[in-house]
Amino acid sequence: MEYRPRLEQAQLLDAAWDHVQSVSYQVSARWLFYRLLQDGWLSAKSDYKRLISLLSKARKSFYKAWRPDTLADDTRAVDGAGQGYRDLDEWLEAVASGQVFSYVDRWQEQNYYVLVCFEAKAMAAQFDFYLPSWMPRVAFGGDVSIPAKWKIAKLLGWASDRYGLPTRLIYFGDLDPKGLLIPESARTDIETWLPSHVDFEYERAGLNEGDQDAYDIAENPERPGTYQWEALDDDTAGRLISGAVESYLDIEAGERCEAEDARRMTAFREWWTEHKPSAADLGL
DNA sequence: CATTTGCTTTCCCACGCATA
DNA sequence: TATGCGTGGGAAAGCAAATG
Repeated sequence: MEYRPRLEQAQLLDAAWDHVQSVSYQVSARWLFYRLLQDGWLSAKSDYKRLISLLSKARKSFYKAWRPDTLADDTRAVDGAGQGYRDLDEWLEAVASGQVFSYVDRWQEQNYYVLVCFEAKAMAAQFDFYLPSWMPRVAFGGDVSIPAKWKIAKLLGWASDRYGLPTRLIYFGDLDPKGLLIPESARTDIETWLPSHVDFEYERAGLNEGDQDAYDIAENPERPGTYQWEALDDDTAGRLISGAVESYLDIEAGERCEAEDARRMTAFREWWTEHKPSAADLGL
């Protein structure tokens, strides 16, 4: 099932690759389009969609040196939350490289590593409110980009190795054909790119068939028979989010970690104040 | 001046046609 | 004939132009 483009597409991809290599930062598909337009590889406006499909194909099939993270996606953030340090040594190493944000690793007392994903960016504030701050989350923004899916697979693989925990992806989105399709296509790629030893399961926590009656959700007037996540009242949304998350996470353990983190940081600060070396001690 | 509408970007899938 | 290619349709979001 190896991707073998025909001559013309292969040449186009090679030309695109040269442009990718020509700069020392990650470029977007759009940028590539204009470069190739300039070169005369493309002309019509409809060529844009053609190029996008081709670039998707190349990145997802690992054609030559193309990889899912070859092109940039600056609009979606994928990063771990709740990460900390195993011990003072590891922490001091991070201090040295200027990446410290906390000390105690929130995941050390959990039974699962959980990532929450949701369909629309418009939902972000609500999830920020109902999820513990130490939980990683990704707003898909419709169909999620290839680089974002790649980062998610990397994050889950990394977490699985570091914590030795089974990983779970909990998804929330609209109850309509597209809302069902978005996470399924994302899940397929993420599962494909996950190392085989990673214990991974996906759960769609809402909106699911039947929720519209269970929670008395108003129909989307623009498309009968479909239901928007935003139509949920705040209380119900909060219960759905918290309920799904609490079936995997020990929230109190997470809170204990947060408290412990604060305690250790305070203790360290006190110690540091007392033992702080002078600039002369450090030979500065 | 605020809201609505339209356009653009990026992704996916389905389908029919072309080709090595 | 299996695989590659191109098109059309659809969703979310951000921005700009049009509208009330």
